[in-house]
Amino acid sequence: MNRTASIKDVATHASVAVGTVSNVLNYPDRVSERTKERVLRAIDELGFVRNDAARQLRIGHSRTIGLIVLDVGNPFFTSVVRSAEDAAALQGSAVLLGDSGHDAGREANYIDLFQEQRVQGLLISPVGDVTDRLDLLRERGVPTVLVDRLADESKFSSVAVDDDAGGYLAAKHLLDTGRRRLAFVGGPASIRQVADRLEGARRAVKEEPDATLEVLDSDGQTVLAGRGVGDMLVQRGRAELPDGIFCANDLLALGVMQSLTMTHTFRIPEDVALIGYDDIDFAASAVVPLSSIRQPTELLGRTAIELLSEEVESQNPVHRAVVFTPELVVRQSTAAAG
Amino acid sequence: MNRTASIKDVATHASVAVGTVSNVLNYPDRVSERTKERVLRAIDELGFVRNDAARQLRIGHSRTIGLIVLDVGNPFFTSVVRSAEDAAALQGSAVLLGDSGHDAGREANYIDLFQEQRVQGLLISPVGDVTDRLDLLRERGVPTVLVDRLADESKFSSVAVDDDAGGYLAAKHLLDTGRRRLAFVGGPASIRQVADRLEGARRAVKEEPDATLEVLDSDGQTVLAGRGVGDMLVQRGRAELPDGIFCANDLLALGVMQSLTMTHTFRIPEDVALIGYDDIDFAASAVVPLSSIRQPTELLGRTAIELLSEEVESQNPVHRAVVFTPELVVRQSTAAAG
DNA sequence: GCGATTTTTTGAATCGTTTCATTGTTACGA
DNA sequence: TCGTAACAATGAAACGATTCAAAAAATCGC
Repeated sequence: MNRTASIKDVATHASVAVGTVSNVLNYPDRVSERTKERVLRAIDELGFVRNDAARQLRIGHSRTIGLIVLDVGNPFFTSVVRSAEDAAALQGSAVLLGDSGHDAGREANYIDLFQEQRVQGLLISPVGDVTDRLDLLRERGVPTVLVDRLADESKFSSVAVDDDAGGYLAAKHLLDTGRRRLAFVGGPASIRQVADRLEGARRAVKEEPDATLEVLDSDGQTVLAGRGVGDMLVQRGRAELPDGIFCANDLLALGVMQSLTMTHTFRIPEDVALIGYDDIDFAASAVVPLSSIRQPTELLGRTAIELLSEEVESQNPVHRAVVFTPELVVRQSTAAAG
Repeated sequence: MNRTASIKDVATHASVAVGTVSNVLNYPDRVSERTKERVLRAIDELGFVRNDAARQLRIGHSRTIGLIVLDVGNPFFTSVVRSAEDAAALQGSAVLLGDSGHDAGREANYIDLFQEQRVQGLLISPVGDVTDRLDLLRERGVPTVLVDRLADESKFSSVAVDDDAGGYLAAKHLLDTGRRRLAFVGGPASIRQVADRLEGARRAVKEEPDATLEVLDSDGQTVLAGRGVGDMLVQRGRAELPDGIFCANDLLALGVMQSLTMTHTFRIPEDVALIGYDDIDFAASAVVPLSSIRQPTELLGRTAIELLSEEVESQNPVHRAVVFTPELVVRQSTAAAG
């Protein structure tokens, strides 16, 4: 009975042709003031809302961009998502968000869905090796930008953060404040991010002849894993203790901090300096505010959208791999030793 | 040049009629094994992907559900979103996610967008008073379910968690473990959630003649605000100190915990018990694992989708307001006093 | 007031599906 | 072999927007 009004209904109601209504919607200055007013009133009276499916069908493509992330709960991605949405909104597109949860199956589902929706393009932080799948997409005319993952530059554009540089930054900061016996705490070395951060730290330590770097393997990347490492350190004699600890992420660092401060055997930063990675909200409000490495997540999201737009617009696009440099955030946990 | 293949192309390539291809896609057993095979091969060879816009146009509605939350970064909503997505996927729908960020303008934009997309229905955690706006939607045939907000049951279905019950649960637990001088720490009383939790706590305290409840106003709901309250408490003499503290959320509680444990003047739970609300990930891995009240977020998301489906399916639906009861999670921070 | 020019308006064609009445085919019992 | 029922395949119409060539109306200069 109360089917939603179509453009035709509006046309009838305003005694005008359908083309005119369409013009009012899309090229307002092609139509005279008088009729525009009449049409707008009709739209209002009928509560007309444009049917995007019909528009899409005619236009040939949608005004949406697909975005698939590994975990929306992860603050890193949450921030990327938000900035991507904002950047997309600015250029009149909307973002369809998919959370793969590190699951290749869900990822594939979203890719299918987005393809059926004829998204303008795809932003993806892939689970595993999906280059084959993405190659297909590319051939079918769906441009894709990889997020937080480097890509074959002859095929895709990508945005990422330089983890090696971040690792260097963290270790260098510890060295600059006078620490010499450093330790790196990090989860399985198989994770690229972890490996790169360690590599960067190694590079910084090599620059100081008298500095050493010890690697402490953690069982995962959680607060609990950090506490495990911390407890182990507390067992050691004071002489054996590193005087600067760099953790592969903030959760680990917070765990280490808990262990060290709880027992009150060691003080941060006097006895040992501590720095994390990611600069999550909790870092600033830790018992001892935690120094950290901040990744430019807003920039990541925005740039990803921009790269995608480039690809959408040009016929044979030049792919670009944009790598951002993270930023050092100094707080109390690495204040100068005295 | 390499426009994506349409159903017509597939039909030609497989030497069948377009209707047959459609049948293969939608009613596979209406078509013989032989032709089905031919059509499927053609689909594969041409890399055909169904155009959802055209399908939608014909069908009259989409297979998507709009979901607008106040803040995707908030673990509460993150969890609701995820479970809603899962529940929707199970019934063959996809979720379009919008983050209003507590901004009425962005909220309105998303409502417009979703309406143009002809979503099957809308799940929304509204910013302010949008009942007028939602009324309009309802009249236009877009069923809506309110999330985390009670609604006029004659108009909308809704899912929410009983904050009063949660407050009662927390206070009762403190009382049950022998505490008598309770304190409630909470942000502006204008926030309904905060007010309700306090009300519930009051109810529990009234049941114990010799118990008292002090209300400590916090400046917001952050770790820092909690630390402010904690510092203030530390200043007091031991006799003046409450022996059980209930914080309106976990962040506040963690802040309070930092203050109390850092100075080492008071011990948790021996001198004072502490309980939070929300059971965020950090609660379990705090210095002293934090007792908390867990909200059944997965259930919320799932139920919201179910209520929406009911409305979509029936012509003149009965609206239901589903209220869930939160759950007590006991950890070390409220262990019996001794 | 007239022709030329510019501005507005018109409406049929189109996009790619699904639907469904119709036609074509096959199988089977008599 | 024929009639009938069951099953398969067909293809035109419809969904609601945009486009664009063509028609209509308004404006202008003289």
